[in-house]
Amino acid sequence: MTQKEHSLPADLFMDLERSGPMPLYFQIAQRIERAILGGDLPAGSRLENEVALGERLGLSRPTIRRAIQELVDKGLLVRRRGIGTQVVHGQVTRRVELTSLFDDLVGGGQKPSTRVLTLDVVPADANVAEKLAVAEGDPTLHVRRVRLADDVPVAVLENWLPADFLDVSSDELKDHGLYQVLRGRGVTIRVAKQRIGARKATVEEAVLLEIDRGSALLTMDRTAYDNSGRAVEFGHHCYRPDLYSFEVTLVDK
Amino acid sequence: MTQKEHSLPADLFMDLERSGPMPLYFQIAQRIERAILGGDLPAGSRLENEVALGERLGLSRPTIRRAIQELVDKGLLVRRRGIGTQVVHGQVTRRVELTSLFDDLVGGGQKPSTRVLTLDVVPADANVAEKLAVAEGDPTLHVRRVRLADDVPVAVLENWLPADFLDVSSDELKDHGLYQVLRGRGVTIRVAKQRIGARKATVEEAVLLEIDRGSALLTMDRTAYDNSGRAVEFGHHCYRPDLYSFEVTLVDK
DNA sequence: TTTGATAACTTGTTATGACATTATCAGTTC
DNA sequence: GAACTGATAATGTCATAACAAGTTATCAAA
Repeated sequence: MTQKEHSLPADLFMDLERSGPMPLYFQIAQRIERAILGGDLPAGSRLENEVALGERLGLSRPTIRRAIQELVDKGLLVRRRGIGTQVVHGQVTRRVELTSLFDDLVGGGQKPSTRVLTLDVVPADANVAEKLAVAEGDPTLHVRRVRLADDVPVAVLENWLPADFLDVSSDELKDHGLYQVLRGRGVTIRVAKQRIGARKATVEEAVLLEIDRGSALLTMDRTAYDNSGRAVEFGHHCYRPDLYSFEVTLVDK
Repeated sequence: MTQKEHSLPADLFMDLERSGPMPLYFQIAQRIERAILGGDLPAGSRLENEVALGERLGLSRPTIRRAIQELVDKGLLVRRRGIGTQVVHGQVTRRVELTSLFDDLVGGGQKPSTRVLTLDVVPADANVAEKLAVAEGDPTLHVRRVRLADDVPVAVLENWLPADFLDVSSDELKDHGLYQVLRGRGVTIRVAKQRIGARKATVEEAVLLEIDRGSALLTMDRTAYDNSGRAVEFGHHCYRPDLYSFEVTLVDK
């Protein structure tokens, strides 16, 4: 069986902004993604080859390749040398972007809110010091919150921030996610390393999350780094597993 | 404060195989990664700029860029336009490759083994049919296993395979991981979509994993696709959270 | 009929060149 | 002294070109 080659509708690539700020490869990737999601490119179908696609759009091959690579990284396309590029089967799950829980909830159409439990300046213990790459005993901002979605508690969030952010206030955190606050201070999160696990809820956590004592919790430890590679946040989070889970798309390279 | 620029030792880039099968950009990436892990490139230090690096090594800029990009994707480096490329702080966690639990254990120096509980051909129910992109009622191979590491039970694995693999035998799965078996049949896994959650163990699972009844379990649902985009496996796995957790590195693009 | 070589096709790798965009910093001007 | 200006340096984007390597289909020969 030969896979049918689907040539993309020509009008899909009209109106490319060659002078705008949005890179060409990104515009191409967006349009192909739209074609996949919209069903114009059915699962398993073969994409037009890179060279032909480039000629048809008046673009160079590296630009086309870059666009396709974006979608390969997202898990939407698969490439094979000598064969071509095909659309991956299966319903598309959006890639886990580097977003906070707060942004996740907003994106999911829910109304997030926050209850700040404690907010103190504390000296870094050995673990926090190692994670934030500061000296043991250095002051850090320790904050403990409950995150609610549509007024239902979803997670208990415990975070430590390095000395630059000791002045973050409870008021700021009440109405915004932590990452929003950091962005407002010019911090751009670029890399985050997470460890996802599970354990039983403590009595206090069960009360806070309004679940039975001894229920299973989904946990995540995360260290986030800004665009200069400096650690700007370490957190230990506990989620209600019936209300939250993690999606990950892995691509073999 | 100006970040000190660390020029990589010249001998680090000796012996590049220009004719071997390993791409140049990959060799460069490997060597830079080794320099970071070995401490020759301390956290926060700035990397030599792309153009200079290319000239010094007698390589073109795209090759250098590709090498650096590999490490950016791994979360080891951070690039900023106008600034340069810096080493990310924090101990390096290896990226979650697209590996099976079996391979994970081997890589961690443990001795994995498998106990096959059941192995049957069953018609696909609605959920499995959707995940594997086959028709409801189509025959699938359903296998249920316990995975042990150094003879300690780590996880209960339940998987469904499409019709091409109905002849996979219990013997094969006894001594090899599922992905090993698939590889032996010429299947290359390229994309996997996972959802990670948590729940309480059932009585049966508690017995199989030798844990207390009602303990918390780490769960993962996964659909894996081969290099033509076809779904080749759907699985529901339960892990003992005291013995296993997931590491994920996210990079903002 | 089967096997082997060959051609056509497709992605993978690398080189060279140019210009755009952004951040830093020193100098200048008000 | 503060604010603006320009030079400088770095990564980001895009084009053109060539060759390598893997896959498939075709066709001829055994």
